[in-house]
Amino acid sequence: MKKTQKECPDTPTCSVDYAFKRIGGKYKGRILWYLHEHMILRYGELGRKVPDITTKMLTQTLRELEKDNLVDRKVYHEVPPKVEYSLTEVGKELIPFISYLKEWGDKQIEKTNP
Amino acid sequence: MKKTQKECPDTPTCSVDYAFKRIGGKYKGRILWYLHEHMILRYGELGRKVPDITTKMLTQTLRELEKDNLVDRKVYHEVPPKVEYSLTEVGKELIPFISYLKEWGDKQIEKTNP
DNA sequence: CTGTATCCAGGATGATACTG
DNA sequence: CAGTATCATCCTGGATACAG
Repeated sequence: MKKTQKECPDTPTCSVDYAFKRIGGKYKGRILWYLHEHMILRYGELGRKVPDITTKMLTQTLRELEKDNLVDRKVYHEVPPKVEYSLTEVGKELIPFISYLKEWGDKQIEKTNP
Repeated sequence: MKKTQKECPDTPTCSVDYAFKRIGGKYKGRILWYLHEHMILRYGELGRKVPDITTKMLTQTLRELEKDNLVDRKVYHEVPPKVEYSLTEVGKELIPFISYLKEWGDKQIEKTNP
């Protein structure tokens, strides 16, 4: 049942894996959701919205989302610097699904804490 | 920007986090999808469907899904033993979203490998 | 303000052996 | 067949300091 690790085996569920990797991780879901709610957020604003995230993880997560073409990064070359983040078109395609997931989560939480 | 870790801060996105934790992890997405495709699968069948998973991770993942009430476990007390896994009603509610995610993944993969 | 760079701890996962 | 147990390893994410 075991050989070596593969990045993405050619099974029918490969795309499930692919997608999960792109939105998995500790903060990606929330960041995408906040960007959906606010359209545009600056680096510091995002940091304040995600409780207790470190600058390291905030930057790292944003870089990954950017690399996967889910988030746009717009730099204003001013002093002090200003950077705005927003969803790309591809990123926006994920919103219906995150929305669905959020509703499901709400329902489950409600069931658990009556 | 940092105090201490909380399990689930009372923010509007709490439920996004909640949901992601329940379907995150390396194998949960695929296992839920396979159970959706086949309705009922035995332990060994699942193991064969998920490439390279170890018995440890298969058992552990199934136990978590069971605990979160996403998967049903039916034991037949025979020799040799037989255990069947299937989606619960709550688990089935996640299928539309995994389905959406899968289609999105397929599209992205297609774009990347033309 | 918007990050980078290190170093490190802890959790998640892997390898392997064994059992009812 | 369907697991459990143990030990090893990897890798995510946390703490902290510093920079343009």
